[in-house]
Amino acid sequence: MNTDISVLDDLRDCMLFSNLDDATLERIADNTMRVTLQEGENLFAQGDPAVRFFLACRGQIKLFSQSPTGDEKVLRIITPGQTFGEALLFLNKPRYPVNAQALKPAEVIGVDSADFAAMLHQSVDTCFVLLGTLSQRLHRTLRELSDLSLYTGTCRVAAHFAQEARNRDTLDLEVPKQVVASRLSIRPETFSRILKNLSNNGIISVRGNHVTISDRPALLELASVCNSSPAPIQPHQTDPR
Amino acid sequence: MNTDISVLDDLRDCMLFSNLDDATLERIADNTMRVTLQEGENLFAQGDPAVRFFLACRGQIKLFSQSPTGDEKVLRIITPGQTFGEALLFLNKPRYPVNAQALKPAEVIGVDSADFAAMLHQSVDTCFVLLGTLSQRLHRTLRELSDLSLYTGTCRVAAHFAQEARNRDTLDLEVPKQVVASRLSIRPETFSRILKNLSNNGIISVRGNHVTISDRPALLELASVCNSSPAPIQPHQTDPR
DNA sequence: TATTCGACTTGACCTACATCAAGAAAAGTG
DNA sequence: CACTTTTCTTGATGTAGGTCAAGTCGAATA
Repeated sequence: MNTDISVLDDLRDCMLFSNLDDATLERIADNTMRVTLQEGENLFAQGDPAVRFFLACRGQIKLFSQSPTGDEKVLRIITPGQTFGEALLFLNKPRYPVNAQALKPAEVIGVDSADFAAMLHQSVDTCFVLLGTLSQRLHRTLRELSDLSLYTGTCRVAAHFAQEARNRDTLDLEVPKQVVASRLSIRPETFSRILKNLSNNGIISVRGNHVTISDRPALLELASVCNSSPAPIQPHQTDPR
Repeated sequence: MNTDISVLDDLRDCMLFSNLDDATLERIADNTMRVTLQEGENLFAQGDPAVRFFLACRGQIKLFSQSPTGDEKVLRIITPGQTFGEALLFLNKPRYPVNAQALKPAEVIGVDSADFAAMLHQSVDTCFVLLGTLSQRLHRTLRELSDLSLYTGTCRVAAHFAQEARNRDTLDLEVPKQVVASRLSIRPETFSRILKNLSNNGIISVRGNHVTISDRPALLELASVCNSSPAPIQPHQTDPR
C-alpha cells in the first residue's frame, strides 16, 4: 500500500486527476509506483505489455519509434506534468507502440491501467479531460503528418521555432539538437545546415542551445508560405561586406 | 424536428451511438441533418467553424490537408459507418483542421456537437466507446508518422497492401490511385513506378484497380525490413527470356 | 463509333535531403 | 588541466523521389 503523501500531491497537480475526490484519488495512489530513471535509461520498449501508464514528475523522457535498422523517430518529448500511455487503456491487448527513454535523470509515477479504467467509469468529468487530451494530441499528430509531406525541412524548422517562441524573441532548445531534428524528421546534419542557413539570412541567431529570433516576419513567412527555401541551403555562404 | 425514422436506424448501427437508450437517441436524431454530396463536392473546408460532426452513410469522403501552393495530403478515407470530426467536440473554439470532399456520391448525417456533448455527460459507456475510437486513431496516426520518416515509399506501399489484403491474396483499390498515393505520401508518378517495380519483381500484379499478391513472403519481407528497394526503381526493366 | 476528358503511365531531368567521413566544440571525467 | 567522449558542424558525394512534359489508356459522353 502506497502511503507516500507526495504521490497524492503529484497526482492532484495533474489535470487528469484533478476532478477526482480524495477517496478515489487515494485508491489510485495505492496502486502506483514511483520510478526513478537515470539519463539514457529505458522505461519501456516498443512491444512491451502495457499494464500501466505514467505521469512525469521530473526530467525529460523521449518517446520514439525505431526501425529494424536502428533509425529512430522521436514522436514526443515528455515534460513534467504530462501523462503518457493513457491511450492504451482502451485497447484490448495493449502493448506500448513506442520506446520510452530518459533524456535526463527523470522520475515518473506509474499508474495501474485497469485500476484507473475502473475509476474512470465513476467520473464522467475525468473522461472529458482525457477526451480533450487525446483530441488535442490527435490533431497535433495529424498536423505533423501533413506538414511532413507538404513542407520542406526549413519550413518545419521555422514553424517549430515560431511556435516555440510564441511571443518572445528568444527560445532555448530544451533537448539536444539531434533530438529536435528527429522530432522534425530531419537528420542532424541537415538540421545543422538549416540553422546555419537561417542564421546567414539574418532570420535567427544560434549560440549553443540558445536561439534568438532576429527577423520574426521573415520567420513567419517561411513557416507559412515556404515550399522551397528562400535562399537554398548553400555550403559556406560568407557574409559579403 | 427530425422525425425521419431512417436517421435513427443509421445512428443505431454505429458503435458510437449503440449504447444510448431510445429516448436519448431520439433527442439527438432531432437535431441531425442529412446531407447528400455529389462526387467532388465539399462538405467542409479547413478552418470552417465546427459546430457538428458527421456519420457517413454512403459513398466515400476524403479528409485532406492542403498547402498554400495547393498540394494535398490525404489523411483519411471515410467509409460508411465511420464518424469524423468528433474529436473537435473537446476543443474550445473548434474549427475543422482538414478539408472534406466526396470521392463519390455520398450521404452523411450531421450531428450537433454541443447537443451530443451534453448527451455524452449522461453516458460513460459512450465516453468509453469514443475514447477507444480516438485512441486507435491516434495510434494509427503516430504509426503513419514514424513510418513516413523511417521507411521508403516502396516499403510503405508493401506494408499497405499487406495490411489491406490481410488474409486474402487479392485486393481492390477502393479509391483512385492518386488518392492512395497521397495517403501514403507518395506522388502519383512515383506510386506508378513502385507498382511497376513490384510487378516486374513478381511480387504483385496489377490490372486496373485490382491487385493480386503473387509472392506474399517477399511482400512481407519488403514491408518489414525494407529501407532501400530490393531492386531499385528502374525504368523499363524488360522480362529477360 | 468517334470524341473528349480525366486518370494513369513513362521518360528525362532535377533537387532536397541523406550518407559518409573528417573535424571542431562542448561536456564530462580523472 | 589534460583526456576522453559525445555532440555538433562542415564538406563531398550519392540517391530517393519530386517535377515537367508527353504520351496512353479507359470510361463517359455525344
